[in-house]
Amino acid sequence: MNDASSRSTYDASNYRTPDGAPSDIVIFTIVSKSKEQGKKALPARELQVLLIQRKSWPFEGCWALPGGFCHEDESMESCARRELLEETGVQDVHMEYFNVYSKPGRDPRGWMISHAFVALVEEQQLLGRKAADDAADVRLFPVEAALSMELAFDHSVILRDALGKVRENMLTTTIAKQFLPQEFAISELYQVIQTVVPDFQEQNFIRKITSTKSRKGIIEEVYDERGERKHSNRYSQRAAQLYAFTDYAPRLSIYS
Amino acid sequence: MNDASSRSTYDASNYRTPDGAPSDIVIFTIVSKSKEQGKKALPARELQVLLIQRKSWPFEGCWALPGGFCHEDESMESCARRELLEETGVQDVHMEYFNVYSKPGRDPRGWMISHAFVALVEEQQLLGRKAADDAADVRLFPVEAALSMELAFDHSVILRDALGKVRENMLTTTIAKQFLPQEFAISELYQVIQTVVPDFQEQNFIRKITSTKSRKGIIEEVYDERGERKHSNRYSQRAAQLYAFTDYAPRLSIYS
DNA sequence: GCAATAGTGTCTCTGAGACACTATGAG
DNA sequence: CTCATAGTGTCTCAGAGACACTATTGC
Repeated sequence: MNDASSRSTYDASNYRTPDGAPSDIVIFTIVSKSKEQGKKALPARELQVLLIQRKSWPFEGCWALPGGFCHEDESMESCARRELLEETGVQDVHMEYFNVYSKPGRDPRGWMISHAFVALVEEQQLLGRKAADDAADVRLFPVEAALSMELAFDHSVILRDALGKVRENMLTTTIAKQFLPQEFAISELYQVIQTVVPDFQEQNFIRKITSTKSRKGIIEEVYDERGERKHSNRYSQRAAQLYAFTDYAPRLSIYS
Repeated sequence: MNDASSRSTYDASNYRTPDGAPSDIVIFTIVSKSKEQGKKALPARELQVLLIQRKSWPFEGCWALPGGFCHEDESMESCARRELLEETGVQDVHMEYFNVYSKPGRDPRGWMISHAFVALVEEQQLLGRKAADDAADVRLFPVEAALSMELAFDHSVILRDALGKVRENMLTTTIAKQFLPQEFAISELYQVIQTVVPDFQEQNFIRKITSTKSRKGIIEEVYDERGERKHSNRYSQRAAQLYAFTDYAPRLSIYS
């Protein structure tokens, strides 16, 4: 039966339909692990992912990605945002759709076609929620740990794909801003990139990102009310110039 | 109701489920429009998209993207490949998933969550099929023309998104190879890129892509059996060096 | 002064960009 | 010879990469 004939005789009741269209959300955050309070130093940072522990069949007791079923009156994106809000209390965050997971048999409950999103959330936003909700079944895990766990459904695969996507986007887009305050020091930016993409290394990072003509425009120096360049010594003795992302998004090309 | 409680009481029959999970496939091809047969010149090329004309409700008579409903025993990707084969006779082509379309009301038949793929097909592969199938309801349209048509459902949006995706990928990945023979001249590659991304312009294209160290490895010269560099004068008086894509895929970064 | 991070000087080599030039070969 | 396309010479300037050096400031 080809498409034309199937459509010409279309009647929904003729067909087996999916049993649900869930969204699964991979929520990444970067947590700062400041070693000693007295010391003024860049805190060590770690990429973590939020997982929930399932309370019921299937995969009872297993850790899984948060998510939930799409309603008839919402789009997948709305669904994901709703679930994100319900499960973490977080809204207005960077979220993007990245893949569909539809392998037959991936969900014992039936024919479920799952839609995976990546959300990038500041640590702060999650901490508030986690304090309020003392259920032990939602927790942040270091990504490496989560990757080696056996998650429910095909969530290990989804997590791996999501991590790949975020690593790619970290280098090709300006999503680093999702993990940074509005105004930040170059060293913070560098550290965020390295936290997500461990093998990222640029020896002359400052120069490239500031004094380069081609790159110029991704970030810009921040000035205070008096027109002076704004500095901060949050993380260092010598105060560092603060920068902010601009709206400029360079267009990359392998053909340059 | 939050996710945990909904799962703890899970029963498929409690929920309204989607009425279908179709795939829609945006099939791009580049057609060569050789002006005069006598002349040895690069043929003009044009990016075209394959559309079908619907025979039945809804959107009867409207042009639409090919596609069809997913079966319970296949993944979305399999579904798209099956539909592509059924509707165009084409298989083993480059195809990638790029987005989900789930806005409520997008399909008058019900709650349909559609999954959009882009396929890149060589002109040849489509021509054979189109000759065999003389139904007047499948045709190639120049992209610009298709963009200004009123397509069925939200297919105009899908087409626009697909074009954006292909343009991005044309510059950031080596998908150009999907439109080229195994061995090709630099001018062909350049022309393919320009066909898909009209404002792409590199004055010293040859040098950049060949003699550059950083770029070195995307393509390589082709040698014949005797170890001589292979040339072709298909498109020019002076024979041009032939190249082939390698497996190398450079990693792009805005932080370089 | 020391420690710790911010930021610069300087040198070399490669590549981008521009543009004129030479090379090849069919008609 | 002419023409169209392939490909090179050459010059300038910007940027990468490396590494040592100076700057700032809390303690």
